[in-house]
Amino acid sequence: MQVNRFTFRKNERLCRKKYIRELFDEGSSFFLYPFKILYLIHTHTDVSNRQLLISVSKKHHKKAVDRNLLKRRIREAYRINKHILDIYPDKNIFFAYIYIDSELLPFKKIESKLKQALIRLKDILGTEMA
RNA sequence: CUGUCUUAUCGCUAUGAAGUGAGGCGCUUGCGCUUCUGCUUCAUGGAGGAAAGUCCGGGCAACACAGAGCAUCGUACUUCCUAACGGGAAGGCCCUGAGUACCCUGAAAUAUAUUUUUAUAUAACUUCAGGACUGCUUCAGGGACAGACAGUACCACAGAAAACAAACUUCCCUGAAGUUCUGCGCAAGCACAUAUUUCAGGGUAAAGGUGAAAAGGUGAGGUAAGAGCUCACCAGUUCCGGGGGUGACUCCGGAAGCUUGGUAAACCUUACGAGUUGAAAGGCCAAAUAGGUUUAGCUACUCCGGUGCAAGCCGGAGAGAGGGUUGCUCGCCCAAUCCUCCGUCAGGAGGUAGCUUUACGGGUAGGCCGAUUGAUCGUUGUGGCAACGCAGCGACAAGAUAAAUGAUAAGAUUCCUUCAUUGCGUAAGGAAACAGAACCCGGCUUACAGGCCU
Repeated sequence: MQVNRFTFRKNERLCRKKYIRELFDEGSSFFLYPFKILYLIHTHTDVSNRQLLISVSKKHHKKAVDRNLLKRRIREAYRINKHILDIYPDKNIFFAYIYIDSELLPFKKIESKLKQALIRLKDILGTEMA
């Protein structure tokens, strides 16, 4: 039995420029306030199966301190709730959370919204399987 | 100057140690090396005073570099500090304020003289208020503080005028004309003087009160009226001599012409300085694929027909290294098949082309170095007024890279609000600033809750 460990290491982050470009050029997207979510189901075998990118716009948040805080909250929320996608362990997906609100939302609210978004992604993966 | 703290759970990142999984290589066949910046556990470290703005200066790196001039940009009192600076320290000069000394005006009180008194005059001192100029200060604050007689340009409003000193108003003199007063005369008129008006010529820059700024100031002489026109004192400029100081500069004495508005942060002049680009610099390793160079191998053959004297050309059939088509077989499809020389006509050699293969180089993805031990920090001694230097001892203090240093919960601390209270206290709620390293240092500037010190 696999134990759910709440980690978020380097190989779970989307770092390669090539794949980031691929995600932004070819990926699908939906809005779930306060996020815009981009996702792309891919067949690359040289990276781990799920990779995530988090982005907070400089346009809405001028101060680096604010951007860091939001990114930390989103990362933390994903880390705690990422096991939602574990029912499809062999599907490869890149996805990006782009924070589009200009307010600094508290952790509780970010977490609940991010959970909804993950459930929706899970449904999308399910329909792809079928 | 300082820049909230504690605990628990779950995480991130760097380094070290131990264990372990998978792949590869080597052989001694169960060990070593290496890759996946794999996984697990343990230990230790993990944002700032400004990490910010990116405004100066330097280190470092690549490229460039004979010399001189011009242009451009920057800097601008002196000496010192420093790797360097547009930074800092000490000092010079100037400005402003404060205090103080001297001077003037007014008031009060006091004394003396005159006077019946009121009052008036004089005197020094005291107090209060106001004003101007100059000097002084172990006082406070400020100064982009070279040059405005090299040149050009500009100076709003107000004011007569804003920079060659001239026009205007006023003042003064001379002349002409008129009016008036007086005298003479019957009258017309004439004469003299005063005052005044107009015109012409001349003198003057003293007066004009506006302004941020008005052509040295005060007094006396002088003059028709005036003027540095002359004189005394004061201020200022330039030059000379002497003293002090490393120097900016300053003190003393003398002479000259008697005097020069401001803006250089408008252009400009002078002196000094500056090669360009920034870590996305620069260096190294390097998968797959497609080019380039290269090693070795295989293949480039046979027949028929037409035409031509012939070399050859055209057409057809087979063969064909090898490749494609689902892992294999069959089948199917694609496919270079050319030139020169020697020749005993069997063939051989070379080139070229195709395919396979060996190695090399450039180089993309990606990775590593650069990159955190340094103009470092702490402390003691010592030199210096100080900035800072020197010596000894000790310490190692983030190193990420789509970018770590966090999230949640509970509590403490401080502050604010509300209720209650004489007050202490207690209860509830809220807040805890400015702000996030990105190659590294030295500065500057800006932001900042609360607390502490002067």
